[in-house]
Amino acid sequence: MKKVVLKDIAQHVGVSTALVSYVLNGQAEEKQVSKENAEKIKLAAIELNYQPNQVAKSLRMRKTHTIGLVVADINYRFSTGITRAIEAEAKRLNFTVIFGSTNESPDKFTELTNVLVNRQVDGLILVPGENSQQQILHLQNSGIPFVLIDRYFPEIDTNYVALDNYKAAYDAVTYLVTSGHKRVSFINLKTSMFHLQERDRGYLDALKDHHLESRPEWLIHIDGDDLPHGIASAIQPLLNSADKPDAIFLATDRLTIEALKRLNTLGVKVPDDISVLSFDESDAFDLFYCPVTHGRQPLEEMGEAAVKTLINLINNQKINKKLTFQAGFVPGKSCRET
Amino acid sequence: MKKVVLKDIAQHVGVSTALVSYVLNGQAEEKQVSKENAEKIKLAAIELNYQPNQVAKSLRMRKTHTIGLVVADINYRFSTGITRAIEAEAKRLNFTVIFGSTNESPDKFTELTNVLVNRQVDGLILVPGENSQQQILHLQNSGIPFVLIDRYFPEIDTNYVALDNYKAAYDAVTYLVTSGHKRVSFINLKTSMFHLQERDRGYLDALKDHHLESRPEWLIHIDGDDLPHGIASAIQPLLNSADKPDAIFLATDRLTIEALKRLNTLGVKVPDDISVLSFDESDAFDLFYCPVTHGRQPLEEMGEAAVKTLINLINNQKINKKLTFQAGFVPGKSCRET
DNA sequence: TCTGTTGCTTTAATCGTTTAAAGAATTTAC
DNA sequence: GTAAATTCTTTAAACGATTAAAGCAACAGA
Repeated sequence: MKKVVLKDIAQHVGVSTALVSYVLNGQAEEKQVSKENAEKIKLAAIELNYQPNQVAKSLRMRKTHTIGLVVADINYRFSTGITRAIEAEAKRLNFTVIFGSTNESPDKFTELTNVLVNRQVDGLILVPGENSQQQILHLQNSGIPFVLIDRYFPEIDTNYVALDNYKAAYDAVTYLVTSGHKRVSFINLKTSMFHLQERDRGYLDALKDHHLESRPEWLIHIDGDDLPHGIASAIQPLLNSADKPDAIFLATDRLTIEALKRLNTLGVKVPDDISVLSFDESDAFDLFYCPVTHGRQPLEEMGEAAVKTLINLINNQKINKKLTFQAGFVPGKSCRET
Repeated sequence: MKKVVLKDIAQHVGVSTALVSYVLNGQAEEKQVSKENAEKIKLAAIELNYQPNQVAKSLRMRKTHTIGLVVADINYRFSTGITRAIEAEAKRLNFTVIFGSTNESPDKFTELTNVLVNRQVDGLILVPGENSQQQILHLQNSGIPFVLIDRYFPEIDTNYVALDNYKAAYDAVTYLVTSGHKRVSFINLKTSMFHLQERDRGYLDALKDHHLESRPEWLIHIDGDDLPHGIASAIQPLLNSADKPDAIFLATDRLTIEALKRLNTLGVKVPDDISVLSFDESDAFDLFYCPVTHGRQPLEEMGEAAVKTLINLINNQKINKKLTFQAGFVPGKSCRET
């Protein structure tokens, strides 16, 4: 069952490979191939079920029509959503996606991006983790087109597609405030990543602008490596304190899930005992006894924008795009109205 | 910032490309390259930061060291889990994964597998959907190595890695029976897929072997395209009937989630009013008020096995492997003990 | 001196495409 | 009738690697 190659068609029809190539690439007119030969070639291609070898094509064209996608962790809801969106848009534009997951390790990030570059991907869409600035700079230096998504480094001038984390957090807190909450706690991950720090800033600014008290012990940063323990030891003191918060705002979906589980086991009722607001959404919310109020990232739009930007970059050389999307908001019943 | 190619190193050192290739591929000894040249070449490769062009290599070697993965829907828990496992194992064996999602459409399945084959992947790992037998046969005919995972067609002789769905369902029902349940309903998807039909068979055989009543109206098949509606109109009659079932066994994670949501809105208490057992697990169970008893697929092992089988297939030509894994069981509190 | 061996290196074909450039056949122009 | 233009086709060089096979020195043995 030998593979049929261009030459086979040429021989079958009795012409040169050049003609075959012209015809099958739709340049029959342009290259003035005779109608007769064009017809014969097209028929032969179908008859022999010719499938062009993309590897050879890529080598010759120096374009693989492939984009590399590196996500921080395939298990995140964000990752599957954005992967799906990117894949769909890429397919629409006739690109293939190769992807990998770094599990938040900078070493794996470096390794993966290098592998993808060696595979001659035409460009990269990256969700960088902590301490990957070096590699970003290195990629920038190497000239390969890339777009950061979800996360970026304000000190490095790159193309990116991101959420307006500041405003999303600010608006979320404002929502809590206007629905009557006075003591709002924010639980975030302990991280140096800009996008999460922006959520802190949005929280703090909202409190300030609405003249609400802001206590250091209400802004909590927990270690992402052991969420159950982190959440447990964060929530206990909050609930025990004399004037405990009337709302908890959580910076990620996994934080919220962990917190809701914890509240469940402690027998704390949402929203009667305390309001809960989640920055991100999660499928798991479906089974919570009350609909969880949460923000929503426009994954489809972001994925689409990332692919479009990247492909422009691949084609046009120089563009500089820093796209910021606004989060949506899905009201539930997990925040008390007072 | 031109890319450094083999020739550049050759020129830099002042030797032919052959020598450079030998040295950089660890054949220095074998090909008796002089120590002196070998050293110079290695140094130059580092100095110039040479990165081999994998596309050229692939064309020449007729091996891309890439495997194509086609899943039914990237949003399934099964898909992300198996993807992660496959990716990890592939990386371990120095393979790259290109993947795509068919969203259960046979046309997309055909298209995707063809694209991957044209990209010269060395082999495929596939989760085929309904009505993809044709394409499976076609792939078989074309001689490309592939392994089915999760689902397969008993009438087609292929390599596969799958779960023992019959036994998993049988054992689950047996668990319900031995914990005192007498009227067990099974909700499955309406499908022609073998792996789901096996779950029916396991359910029915278990009932028979344990001398329990088996009513046609307790074995329910609902349309996967509109789960909420399907579940709603399936559960209502069950609960309303004179001697309603004391347990519901659900064939997939999404069915279980939908059912639990429905039971929530109906105010039916699990397990007091009715026991619930899920064939699959789901992250969403975390937030349900009681731990959901469920089966567990050994995704890591299955992914690993699929990759290993495929790579053997790629290297050794002919092997015939039909691997069946046993499901695990995670006891929760969603089934009454009586 | 010739032949053979050893040790090392280069040549050049190959993988399957694309595409300038050259070539051939036919028609048109004068 | 010949040159020029037109129409169609082929040739052959890329793309960047791998790798048989051939080549070249130097030296040994007869």
